[in-house]
Amino acid sequence: MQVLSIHSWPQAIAHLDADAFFVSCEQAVKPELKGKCVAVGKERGIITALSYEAKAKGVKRGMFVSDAGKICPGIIILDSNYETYSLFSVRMFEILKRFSPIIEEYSIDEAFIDLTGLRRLHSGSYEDIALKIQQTIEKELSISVSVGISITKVLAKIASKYKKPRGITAIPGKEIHLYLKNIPIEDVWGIGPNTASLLKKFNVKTALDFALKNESFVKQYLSKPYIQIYNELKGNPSIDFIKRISYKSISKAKSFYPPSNEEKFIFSELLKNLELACAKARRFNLAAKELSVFLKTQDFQVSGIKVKLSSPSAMPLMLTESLREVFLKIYKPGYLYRQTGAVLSGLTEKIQYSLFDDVSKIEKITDVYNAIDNINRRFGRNSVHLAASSDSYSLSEQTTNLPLLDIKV
DNA sequence: TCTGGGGTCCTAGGACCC
DNA sequence: TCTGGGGTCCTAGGACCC
Repeated sequence: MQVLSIHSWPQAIAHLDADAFFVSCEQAVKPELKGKCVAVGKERGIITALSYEAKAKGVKRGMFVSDAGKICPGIIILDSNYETYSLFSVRMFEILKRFSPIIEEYSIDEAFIDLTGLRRLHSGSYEDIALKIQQTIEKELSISVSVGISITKVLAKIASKYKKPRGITAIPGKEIHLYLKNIPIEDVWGIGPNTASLLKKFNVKTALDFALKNESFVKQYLSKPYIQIYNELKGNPSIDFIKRISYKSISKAKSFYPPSNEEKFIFSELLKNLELACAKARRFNLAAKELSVFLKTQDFQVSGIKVKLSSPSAMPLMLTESLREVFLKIYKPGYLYRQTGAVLSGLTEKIQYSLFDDVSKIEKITDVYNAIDNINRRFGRNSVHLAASSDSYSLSEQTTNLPLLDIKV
């Protein structure tokens, strides 16, 4: 058998993947749900995530809630609660930071952790460290996770998926080939259906087949991301850790049913998306320099367009005119549309306005207040207070502390 | 995956310049 | 009508991920 790496641990990268994360969070909050068939996604009518018990009964992601009930009588289906999941996510990453300063928050429920050289600090093997991480999370958050450890990110991904839930799998350099031979090529992180079907034409069916190809073959047929994956499968680190500072874009899209060809309705859907995207941008104190818009027809054809904004903004009122213009460029009367979307990009940190600054800034503050009025008009008197968490909202107490606006007077 | 929503990165090719 | 090379910047669209 070919040995792909001559060292066992030239470096140690862990990949952590929470088990059925959304459902685990629900069960952590409501312990009486533990061990039961539970799913979330009720608000959409589609199963978004499900417990292992429900999986065992044949329920699948993407299934209609009604069908899930037939396959698995008694299944408990809850509304998704992203605020809660985000809180669990933040706390989980905080735990990881106790174990290594170098972590990559890959998604809400996944992270990479660089453990290289930390064995003595944690007085144990890399597997021992993984076990400690797993136990700490389980103890403090009451959710279970699986951890994979290997010498590259791609291999660590394979390792974390190898045994789930509550798994710990280590793939040392010398044993890579033993694991890769059972992994179908399309299951490798970063290899999608297009690349998989290309590779299969050259008899590459497993991750091992790919790792054993000549470099010249890979360079001839594939582009940079796949060359990186190839190298990582062979045990050579090629994908750096990414420090995600902030969003590069913020988008909101929503489908509607039945499809519509009414201009007024479609535009109002689009405007709604823009407002939601702006609200999110403001929450993260960001303003957009670019706005793009897309429409999806009934038969899934997408047309979109991007415009530069005269000044960075996250205020729907200031963007409505641009939105209208752009919309009219891509909207074709008579076509049936099923979805609209708005994307804010070219995001920059919003300036903190001060009343003692120059005139142009004061004008911007005026715009801010205009925007508030606009939102209130559209959604009702107190909509702008939605961002404030207190139930009994008192204007005098909160005026200086609107999270939505962050204006310090 | 008969198709939900929110993201990131890469590349080919056009525009423009010397 | 013929006819260079080379560089940079930008964009749309593809592919992939959770």
